[in-house]
Amino acid sequence: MPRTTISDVAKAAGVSIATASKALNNTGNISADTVRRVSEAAERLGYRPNRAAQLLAGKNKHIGILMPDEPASVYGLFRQGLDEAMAEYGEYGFRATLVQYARKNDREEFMPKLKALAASTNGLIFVGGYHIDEYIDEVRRITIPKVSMQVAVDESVSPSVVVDEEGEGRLAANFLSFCCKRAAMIVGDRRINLHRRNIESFTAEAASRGLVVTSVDDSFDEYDTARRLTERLLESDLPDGIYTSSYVAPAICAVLRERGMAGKIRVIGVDIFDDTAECLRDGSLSASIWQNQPLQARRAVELLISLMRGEHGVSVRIKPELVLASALAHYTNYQAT
Amino acid sequence: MPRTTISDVAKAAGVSIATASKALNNTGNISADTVRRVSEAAERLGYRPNRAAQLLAGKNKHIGILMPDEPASVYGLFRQGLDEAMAEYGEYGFRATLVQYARKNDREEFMPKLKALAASTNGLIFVGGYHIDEYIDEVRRITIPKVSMQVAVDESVSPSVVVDEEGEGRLAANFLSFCCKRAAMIVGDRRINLHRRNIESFTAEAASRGLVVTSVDDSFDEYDTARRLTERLLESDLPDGIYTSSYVAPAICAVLRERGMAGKIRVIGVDIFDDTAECLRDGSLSASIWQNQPLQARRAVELLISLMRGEHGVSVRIKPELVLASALAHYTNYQAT
DNA sequence: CTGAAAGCGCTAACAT
DNA sequence: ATGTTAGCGCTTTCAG
Repeated sequence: MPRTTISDVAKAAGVSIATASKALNNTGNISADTVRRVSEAAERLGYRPNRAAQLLAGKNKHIGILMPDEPASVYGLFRQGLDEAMAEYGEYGFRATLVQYARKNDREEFMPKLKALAASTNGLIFVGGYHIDEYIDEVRRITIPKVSMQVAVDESVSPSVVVDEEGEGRLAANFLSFCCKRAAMIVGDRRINLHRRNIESFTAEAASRGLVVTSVDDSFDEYDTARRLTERLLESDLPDGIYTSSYVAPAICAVLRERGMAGKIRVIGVDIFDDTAECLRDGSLSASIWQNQPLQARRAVELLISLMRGEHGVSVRIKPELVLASALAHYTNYQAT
Repeated sequence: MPRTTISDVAKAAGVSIATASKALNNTGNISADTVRRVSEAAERLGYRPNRAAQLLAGKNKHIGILMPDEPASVYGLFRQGLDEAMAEYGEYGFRATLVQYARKNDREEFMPKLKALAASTNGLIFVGGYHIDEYIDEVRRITIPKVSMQVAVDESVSPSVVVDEEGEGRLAANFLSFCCKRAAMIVGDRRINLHRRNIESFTAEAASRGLVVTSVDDSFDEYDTARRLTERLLESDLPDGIYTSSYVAPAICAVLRERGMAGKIRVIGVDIFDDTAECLRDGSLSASIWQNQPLQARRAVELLISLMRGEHGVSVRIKPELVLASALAHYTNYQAT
């Protein structure tokens, strides 16, 4: 028996197919009573729309994507996931336009570019800059479906796709607890909310596992600062483990190598870029926590498309993964999903 | 500009749409020359079929799935991935029929059930039993598209979806090398190819990291045997780490707990079932390697559907993931993809 | 071996 | 507020 189609529903509700379609999708003007009758019929018959047919008949399939130009390493991985996802959805007739803005100049570039995109597309994916809070209300006024990435904006503006940064902190402490007694943490910038949550979860998990956190410092994502901090750690209150939630693991590892401490002090970092992979290979970095940027991007596309289909769409939190050197091959040339 | 459709291709090649379709899909009888002309036109115009239209127009969308009844834990996770994938593809009109056979009775049940399924469906996913080699030629004779799971059959019979068991061994050695000097390994049954590869990769990676492998024993996937082996390890050549590639980690952990050695000897196992999760939580198991059964199942569905669409389809190797207690929530109630 | 025609299930003008 | 009519791009009979 073939599955029930919209035509069955329409018949059961005593209306035309077009009316049934509108009632089901809240499109056009349909009386409340009709909507109810159609919904009931659909429910009763167990109607599930055929997505292939919807996609074939639908018209609005243009996606706009706005991202910053840097950091290039992160951007490249996002890009990879987007390309994969768009290749897939491209087979169903979706098209995408990708636009970049200068992250350091987000105040000037973000909104104009976002508005331009909104005018020419049917759905938006965007990565906000440092000052997103300042123009968040303007973003809210754009009414086409949208999804934010990497930074969580207010759910009332749009659902977002972000990494589970608390999970990251816990994972790092859990890992270090197996081979260390005293660990130092080097974060990006603790004025940022997300980084604070990372500190909290790391400290909490460390405490519960008997791992002493000897210090927490800000690197401001600067290599030089990270180097200085590491040198200071080596001179004073020597820990036997370091967790860095910033991109600066390679700087830390470099210092340890120079001082002959590589592998003696366990370092765990985040993300798998070329330089981090190198440190994993030479052993100066013991583990890294993969934020799975390609998957973040893919999820953003999936989320947006479900929004464009009129579905509800709820924010996604990406699972961080613990990566050791021996598994690197699986994460370099990664395929999302 | 809308993308090029099959009608554009047909026009360019000077044939009808129907002929173009057949030429492109090797359906029906089309002269070699016409096929060439159509292919060239398609190539030149950068034609990409619209999948929504293909799915809407296509007729053969019934998938048959055959799996053993046990181990129930594994089966449940496979089932979860299958259900998710089928829910998704169900929206495009695909239907599935799932049939089980008694694993211990695979010689009698497997082929008849597989043949029955083949007769009533357009594509097959199957998990072979212990004696798959004995009837592999019969399986080969079934000509509809098929995909094997969990056990790799000859590529000429069908592509398969399996976990990267070498990666597992390496990951385990890599992990233990951070906190141990001497590790023992407990496998399922080394007469099985796959288990031997696991041993090899574990030993190789251990050697390269200065981790001494003190012993390798077979548990035959029996809890009692695993207990006995563990007790023996504790009495003689005491290692400070144990890797088990069998399901028996909980048995090993139980012994360690009873002897007050939990957490002093690091244990790393495979898979996340209820009992393994419990051991991770209480600390008797330090880590577990997730074989991602739901994803295996989903990949099998994806692979089969691409086969059913006439594409080539190549075997998939699933990436094993290292899981620590603190990340358990992400793996319990897991969502594939 | 090729082509004309029907139709997959749905949405979107355009009437009414 | 509802119905009528065209397709969306493709596969598949069925006639030649």
